[in-house]
Amino acid sequence: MPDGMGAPAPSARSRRAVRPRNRRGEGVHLRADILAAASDLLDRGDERTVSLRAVARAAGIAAPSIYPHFSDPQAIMIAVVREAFAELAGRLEAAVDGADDAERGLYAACQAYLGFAAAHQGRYRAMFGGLRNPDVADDVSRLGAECPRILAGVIADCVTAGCSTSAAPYADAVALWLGLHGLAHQRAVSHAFPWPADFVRRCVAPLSHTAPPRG
Amino acid sequence: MPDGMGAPAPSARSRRAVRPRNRRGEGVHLRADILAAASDLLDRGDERTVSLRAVARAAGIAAPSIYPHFSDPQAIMIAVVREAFAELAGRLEAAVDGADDAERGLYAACQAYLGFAAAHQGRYRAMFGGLRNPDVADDVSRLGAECPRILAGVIADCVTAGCSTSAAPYADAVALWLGLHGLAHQRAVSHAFPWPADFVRRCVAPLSHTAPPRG
DNA sequence: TGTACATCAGTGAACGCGCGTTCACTGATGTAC
DNA sequence: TGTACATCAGTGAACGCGCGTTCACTGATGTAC
Repeated sequence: MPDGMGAPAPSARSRRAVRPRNRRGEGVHLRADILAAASDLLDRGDERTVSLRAVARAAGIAAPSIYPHFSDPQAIMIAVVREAFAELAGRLEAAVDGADDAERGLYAACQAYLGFAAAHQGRYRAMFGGLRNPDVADDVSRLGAECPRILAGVIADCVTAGCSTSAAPYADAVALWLGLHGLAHQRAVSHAFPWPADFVRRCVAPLSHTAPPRG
Repeated sequence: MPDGMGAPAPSARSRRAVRPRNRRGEGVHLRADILAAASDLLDRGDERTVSLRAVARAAGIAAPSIYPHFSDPQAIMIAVVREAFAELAGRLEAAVDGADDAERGLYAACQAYLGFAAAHQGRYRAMFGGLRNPDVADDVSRLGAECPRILAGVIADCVTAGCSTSAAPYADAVALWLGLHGLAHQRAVSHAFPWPADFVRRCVAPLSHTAPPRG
């Protein structure tokens, strides 16, 4: 078998995936790759599986290469969570903006919320109630407060449109969000739970003071 | 300084707390001590801090002494969680049984639920949505289904007493429990969240179809 | 255009640590004779 | 009552592992002259 033949055999000779080195001046791109690898690991497993070394392996780099971008493993998790909060808020706003009327917007936002949580269970768990030190917990939970704000806006729209009787849209939005959160979180954790039919409308309608589900 | 003087100096010479050895035939008592130490560790920190060695240190024993009682660290966590579920169900039932009427029983049960979660935040997080392998997740979530069952009973009592208009007590109980869970979980995680006033009644009343809060 | 050099992007080896787990053991104590 | 022995409750030392972190380094590439 001749040697020095160009590309190495496709069989994985090293444990790490091969990753082309960034061009000079473009080293910052690695930061996004690290975040993507960490997010993916988180959704496939759980917070325990997201170690600095595991992220490096998933990103196809050596462990020390993380350090120019993140000071420690917790900094990676915080960045992942911030990014996820931004994406979730964007989806809620898009759902509201894309709906024909206020009530449809409310339901679309709730479905978008539950859809995000179902699609990114590990990230969802890390965003709300992940293992986290108290220094950053409050900071992160302020990001979480964006969700009830968006819901409060669409409940207020429902009131204006005459399809909700809410007297306190923000307070009702918090209650609604707590219900959504309870459901999303429980779904992300348990697949065996005996969900009754129509539980989404059953939560959303009374908490948003819109028309009750039929039957 | 004379040697062989009886009791050793009170200063901690070893890293471990001293624990008297059980008498012959009473070795099973250690199991309860291990569970208590693990529960305490869990409430003081989080699931990551509950390692086999940490539990052994907290219980004042050597690490290998765990093995006659639990096959691995996960078995300890499962036992802690089962015990916590039993305690929570007992508190809910006691709250319902101790109330003067059905509606007071409903609110007492909700408050007992939130009180348990607030008093045992680490255990609460581990019960619902802890990091856990899929083999046992379904088994544990079946234990969690006891909560909506108890709530369904007391909502049905409210219907009988004429103070709830619920047409489907179990389904409404699940929705109510999701709201309680969302609130309990979020409270166990974040101390900075901007809770509106009266949010408990604001969740409980609409979801249980009882009289709305005043104002 | 050629070349020396600084800088950039990332590596490989090594460290000390706490972990889960194993093994042979120790010393107290109940029991059979 | 005395004594040998089996058993029980628990220990201490050791192992290999993956972890986070550090260090000196390598090789490619853009830039100044």
